[in-house]
Amino acid sequence: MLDLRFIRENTAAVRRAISDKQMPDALEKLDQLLLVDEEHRLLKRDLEEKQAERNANARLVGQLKREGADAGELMAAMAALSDEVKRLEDRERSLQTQLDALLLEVPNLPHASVPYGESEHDNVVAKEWGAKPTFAFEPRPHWELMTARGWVDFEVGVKVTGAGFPVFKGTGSRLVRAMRNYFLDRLAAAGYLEVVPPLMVNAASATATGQLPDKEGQMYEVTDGFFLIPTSEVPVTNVHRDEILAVEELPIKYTAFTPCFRREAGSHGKDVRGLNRVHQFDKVEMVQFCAPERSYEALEEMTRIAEGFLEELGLAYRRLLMCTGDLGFTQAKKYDLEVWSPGQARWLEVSSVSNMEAFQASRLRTRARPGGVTGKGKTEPVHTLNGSALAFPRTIAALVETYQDADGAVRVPEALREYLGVARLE
RNA sequence: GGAGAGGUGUCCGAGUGGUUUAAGGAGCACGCCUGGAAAGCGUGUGUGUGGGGAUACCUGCACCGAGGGUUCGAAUCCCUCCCUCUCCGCCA
Repeated sequence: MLDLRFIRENTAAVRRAISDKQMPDALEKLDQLLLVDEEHRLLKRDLEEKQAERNANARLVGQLKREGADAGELMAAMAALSDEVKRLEDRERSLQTQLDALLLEVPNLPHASVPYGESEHDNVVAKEWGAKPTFAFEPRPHWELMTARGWVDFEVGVKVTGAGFPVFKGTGSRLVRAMRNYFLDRLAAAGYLEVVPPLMVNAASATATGQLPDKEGQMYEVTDGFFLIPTSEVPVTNVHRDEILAVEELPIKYTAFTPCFRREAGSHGKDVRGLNRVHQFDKVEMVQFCAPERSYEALEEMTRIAEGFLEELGLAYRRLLMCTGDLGFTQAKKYDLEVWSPGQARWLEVSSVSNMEAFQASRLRTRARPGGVTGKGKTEPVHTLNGSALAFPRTIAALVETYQDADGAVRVPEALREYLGVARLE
């Protein structure tokens, strides 16, 4: 979240950012926040004054009693003050609760380099790589290719769970496993520490990374107050919640392979055909905690890593710089990578790399200082970033469509051969 | 799931209603000492938020797992929840 004092002192900039992000509801929250903040600050001064008086007198009572003197009169006089303190404390608590809730509703500011735009149509194509493949035959979409060979079974997924839960089988399943090892090996070599996080998180974690409040509808909520993770960003970023990191250890880089669960309510049509949009999918994620002055360097680095995978796999892609209107609530800057799907003649988003700056770190109460928790000096903010490298189903879709032969077999790009052990998926 | 014990600062650890502004120790930092170091001695050492002087200064308030309550006053008493440990049960 944004720092309350920052909001107070830069209200115009915050207002502007909210409207650039096309989040009108947040404007109302901001106005409420400023009102509550004003009342809260006034009340708190009054309260603290009375608390100080109460504390002093309570101490005096103790002293009188120790000396054997009669404290009855003072204690009686204290009752009224004490009631007043209690009343003010109740009010203060209520205002603090409101403040906390409202603060969670104010979105992050876009970075200065983010272009203005009202919607996804205004995103900027920052680069394109690779030639879209051409075919001597009509390329088929992945759902035809993969179901024909039994690599994925949508119908059995419907039976077992419901729509959007495809079942990978045989060669399809091995492809998933190969990609998992391929991505993780490369990321480990790039200095990312591999972790296997929980697939369910509590509300505190979901709040810290920004899924709550308001976006609970996008997650599956299970019993005991847990949520299935929509991305491993949530559990992995929360690893350092409530911690003071050592500046010397930054940047801290993690990678994780996990399934991701998304309700995707309201999606329909060609968007959800085949593997385009499913409720459960695998993804390898990168997460980074770094010094503020390095975070935009890190954003480029992480984006390059994700692009490197697509280049190694020989898949045509483009990088989009997201405009203000398509930035998420927590994000200051974001790149999306879209891979070309020849069988569908459209772009598919396979990666999203974002810099949250200090926004998540503030919700996480993660900060840094030389020497870490036992170190000296003031704590400093850290920046958090995350990015997919890559989302599996769409990458698989683009891969089989790109490398399909007329007979429906699929050539295996060089990078994956050592992991699959074959040059062609028959 | 049942029974019991327990959660105190970076760590260990005292503390069952009032000189605790959280004892003491360890660690860490700085200083003294030393040829240099160790030992020794001294000083300092949390987070958050507000006020004042506004670099390293002073000061209010809150925080002893979390949240409520009792009281003039709560780490200490009561309630709810979370977590850890031991034993039992169940179990991949």
